[in-house]
Amino acid sequence: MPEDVTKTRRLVEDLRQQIIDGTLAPGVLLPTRAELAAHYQVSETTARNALKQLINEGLVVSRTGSGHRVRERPPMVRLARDRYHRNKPPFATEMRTQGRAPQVEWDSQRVPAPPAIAERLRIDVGEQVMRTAYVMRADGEVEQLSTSYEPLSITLGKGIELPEAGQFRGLGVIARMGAIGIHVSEVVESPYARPPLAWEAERLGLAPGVWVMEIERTHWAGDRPVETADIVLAADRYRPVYRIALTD
Amino acid sequence: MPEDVTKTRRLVEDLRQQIIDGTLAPGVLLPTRAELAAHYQVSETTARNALKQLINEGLVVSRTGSGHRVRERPPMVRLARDRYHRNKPPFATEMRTQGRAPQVEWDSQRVPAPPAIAERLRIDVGEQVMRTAYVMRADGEVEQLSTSYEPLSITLGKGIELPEAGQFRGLGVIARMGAIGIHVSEVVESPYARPPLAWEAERLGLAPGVWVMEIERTHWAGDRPVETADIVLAADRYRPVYRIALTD
DNA sequence: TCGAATTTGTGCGTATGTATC
DNA sequence: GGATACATACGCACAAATTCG
Repeated sequence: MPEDVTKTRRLVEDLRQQIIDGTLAPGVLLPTRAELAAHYQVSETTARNALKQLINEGLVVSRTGSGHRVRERPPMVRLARDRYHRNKPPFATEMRTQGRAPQVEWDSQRVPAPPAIAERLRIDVGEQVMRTAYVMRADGEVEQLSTSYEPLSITLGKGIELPEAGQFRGLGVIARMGAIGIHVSEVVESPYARPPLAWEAERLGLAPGVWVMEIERTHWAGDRPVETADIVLAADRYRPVYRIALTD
Repeated sequence: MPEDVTKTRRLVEDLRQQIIDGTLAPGVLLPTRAELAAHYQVSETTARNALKQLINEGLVVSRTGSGHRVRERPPMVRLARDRYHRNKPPFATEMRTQGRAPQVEWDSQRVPAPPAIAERLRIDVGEQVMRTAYVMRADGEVEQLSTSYEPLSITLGKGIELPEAGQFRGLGVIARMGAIGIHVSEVVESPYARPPLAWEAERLGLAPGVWVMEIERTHWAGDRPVETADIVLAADRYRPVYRIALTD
């Protein structure tokens, strides 16, 4: 299977190249479907399909009646994920260092642990956990979605069952666990990328074609996981940064 | 802008749901365009567009004459990126722990530093660097692509200009730099996801709709960057894992 | 083994609705 | 309000690969 240069591919690659190398700058209006069809000697249908593909790749946005434009990408923000402190939750700290006002909504529910979560927390499927769904905003815009799980076998009756209520609210997992004598020794994070679910795209205000990065995070106390969370953010706005110390 | 339930969306979401919840298991043949069109009371064109979208999401693969199947995903491999050792390069070490035979091809060139690389290495644009492109295989299959950059102002005349030649070949950046008295103190990694370039998709054997994860990595000696690299891998096969020690 | 039926890939044309300018 | 431009949907034609009797 060699080249396989279809008309659509040629058009897509030509436009993509111009977008990537800056010939077509962000915000610039692309030729209309009719114009593309004429210039490239293809049908309007083919021009439409090519533009659709560029939209799917997140390179182009379209507005009915207006036209297709090269998508203006927000500047990529580097999210330092390498400094977990004993008394500062990462999101608010990060946003304040960027000079933005953090705001967090949350909703906690007692639920039986689903299989994937049970495995991450090393508990039995169906064991009771506290699930807390967060919507994190900065300057009013939704920036992160997060769902956290804590085994109730750890927190129940200690007065800290609800992560965001009581004396230790807003201080993060490490401080809360510390308050009941559990010493968090390590945080493990694993990021990966996937297409957004419909409700995630809506909440995060994602342009079509933009993926999300999901960071699977687990707090460990020795060899015992005490909390795990899925953090979801726009893959085109944020990239995590990890600093790794050397071992000899 | 409320629901906006188009026929195509309904079809896509219906099939996607069945794929995600396992009703349509990996490898299973989907209904043909004609069958979907009949069942959902839509045109064949609409059925085709819906299937195309699922392909773009990496959920479905198609073969001319054969049909559409739910894509069989390779098991996700967790890539431990938190243990840099002074005398072991990460890729070969990782693959051997998985019981796979690593093989590395490389090609080194002296080139002027492009702007993005110059900024990462804190040198002037156009300053000479050694660029080494790697193709990393495990059991014969291409698993990672990587491009590394080192300032020649650091390595020139010390006998280690070529990363993969001479006495210290195959030992990694840290050992080589150590040999000329440069003590690498820290490695910084920042992963993000993007659609693959055409040649990357071909080399990595990516199914349509699969993205790549690119890890930007920099070796630091104190506050001086001594090497930087872009590591590219299939986002559906690999996810990096970072262990983060706590600071008080 | 071969050929017909099936199924997808690509490309074209058209119609209707809606938003923009 | 009219022209323009995109969004959705439908139907059709032919090529290429596969499947199956």
